[in-house]
Amino acid sequence: MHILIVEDELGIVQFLQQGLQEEGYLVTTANDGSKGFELVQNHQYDLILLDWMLPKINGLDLCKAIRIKDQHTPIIFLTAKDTVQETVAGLKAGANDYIKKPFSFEELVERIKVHFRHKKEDKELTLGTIKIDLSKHIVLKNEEEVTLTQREFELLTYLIQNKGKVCTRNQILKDVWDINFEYDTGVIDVFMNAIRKKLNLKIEEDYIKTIRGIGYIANDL
Amino acid sequence: MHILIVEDELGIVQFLQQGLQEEGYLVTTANDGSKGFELVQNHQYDLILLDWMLPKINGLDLCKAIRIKDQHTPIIFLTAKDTVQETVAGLKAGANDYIKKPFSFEELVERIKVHFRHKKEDKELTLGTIKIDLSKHIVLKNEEEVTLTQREFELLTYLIQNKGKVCTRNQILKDVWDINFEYDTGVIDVFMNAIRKKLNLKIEEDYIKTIRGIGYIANDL
DNA sequence: TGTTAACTTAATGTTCCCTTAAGATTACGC
DNA sequence: GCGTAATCTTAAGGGAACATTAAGTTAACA
Repeated sequence: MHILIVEDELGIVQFLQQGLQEEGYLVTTANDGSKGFELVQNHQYDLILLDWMLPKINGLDLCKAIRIKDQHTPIIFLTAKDTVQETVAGLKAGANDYIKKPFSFEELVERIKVHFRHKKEDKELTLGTIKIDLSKHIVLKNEEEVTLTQREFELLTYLIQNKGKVCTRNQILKDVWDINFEYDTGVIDVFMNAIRKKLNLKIEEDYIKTIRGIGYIANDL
Repeated sequence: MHILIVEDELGIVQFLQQGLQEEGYLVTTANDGSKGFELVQNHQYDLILLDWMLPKINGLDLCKAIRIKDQHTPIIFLTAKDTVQETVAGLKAGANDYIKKPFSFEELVERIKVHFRHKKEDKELTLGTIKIDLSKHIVLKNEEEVTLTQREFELLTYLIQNKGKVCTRNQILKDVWDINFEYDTGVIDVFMNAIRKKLNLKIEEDYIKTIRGIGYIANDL
C-alpha cells in the first residue's frame, strides 16, 4: 500500500513517514502543493494525506484538482484548520476524512486502515500462474479464463487455500464433499484429473502434487 | 438513501431524524442495541449511525455483530466516548468514521455524504448496451425503452449494481425479496427468464451468467 | 366490486454435472 | 523386474439444477 504525504513541515513529515513505514506502508512525500500535484498526475497512490496550508498550491485546491481526474483514491486531510466550516469545506472538496492537528498517530493509522479494509477483502487466491477471483467466481491461468464446474472450483479453491499443506483424502472428502465417514469411490481422482486437464498442468509444472497414500498438496514453485 | 439511527437519547434521535429527513434521507430509528440488530438483520440500509452506550447491546458489540454479516454498509459512530483508545476501538470494530459528541450537524451531514458520493455517481447504471435510469425508473436496451415490472426492475438493478460480483440465490432473495430464510420456489428463475426475454439476452451473449449451484452474475463483456 | 396486471407457485422440459465403475497406467516394495 | 496397490483416465447413467411455460393467487385500480 502506497501512501503519499503532502506536507511542508519537515518534522511532521519525518514523524509520519517513519511511523507509517513501520506500519508497513510504502511512503512518498511532497513538501509543497505543486510537487504533490505533479506526483499525483504521474503516479498511482492508494491513499493521500494532505495538509491544508501548503506553499504554491494549498491543500484545498489540490484536493479539488485531484478529484477532477481521480474520484477514488482516498484523501485524508491532516491540518491545523479546525473549525467546522473548514472541515466541511475539506470534505466538500472531495476528501474522505478530516483529521485535526494535533492528532493521535494511533488514530490516524486506524483511520487509514478503514480505507484499506476493502482492498484486502477481495481475496485473490493464487497458485503460480493460476488466479482465483472468488467474488467473480472465475479462475484464470496466465490471465486466460478457465471454466470449471462448481465442484472443480471448490476443490481447487480448497487446495489453494491450504497451499503448502498436505490435504489428505479424508480431509478433502470432509471439507469439499461434506462426507464424514470413510468412503472413497475415486471421486477425488476424477476431479483432480479434470482440474489438471483444464488448467493444462503438466507433470513438470506440478503445482498440485500427488502424495501417494495420503492425498494432495498445492505449491507455488 | 436509507439511514438507520441506533441511539437511546430521545432528544438526539428526534434532532437527527428531523435534520436528516430535511436533507432528503429516509430515516429509521432504533432505541436500543438489540432492536438495532434485529433491524439490520432483516433490512438493508445505506448507512448506520451508532451510539456507543446503548441499552441491551452496546454500540461496539453491535458494530462487530453487524460486520460479521455485512462488511459494506458504512457505520458511523456518534458518541460521547471521546478518548483516542475508544476511537481506535470503534474503528477497529469495523466503523468507517467516528464522530465525538458534541458534534456539528453540518459536519455530520458532510461526513455522511462522503459515503454516498460513489453511490450517486453510478446513478446511471449500465451493463453492455443496457442502461438503467433510476430517477426516471426506466430501462433502455440499445437506446430503446424496455418496460419491466417492478420486481424485474429491482432484480436487474440489483444485478447491475453488483456487476462483476457473484450474487447467490440467497443474497438475491434477501436483498430483492426480503426473504431471510432458506426458501426457494423458483421465483428467481422465473424472473431471470422474464428479464432475459424482455431484454432479448441470449445465453451465449451472457451479460447475465448463470452460475450453477450458486446464483447469477452480471458482467460487461 | 370487477377487471387486469403482476407476482408466485407448480409442472414439465432440458441441460449439464456429479458420480460410479472399469480398464490403463504409474509408483513402490520385495 | 515383477506384482500389487494406488492413482489416473475415460465414458456413460442418473440426477440435480436451471429454463420455460402455464395456472393460480394476490394486489391495484377504476
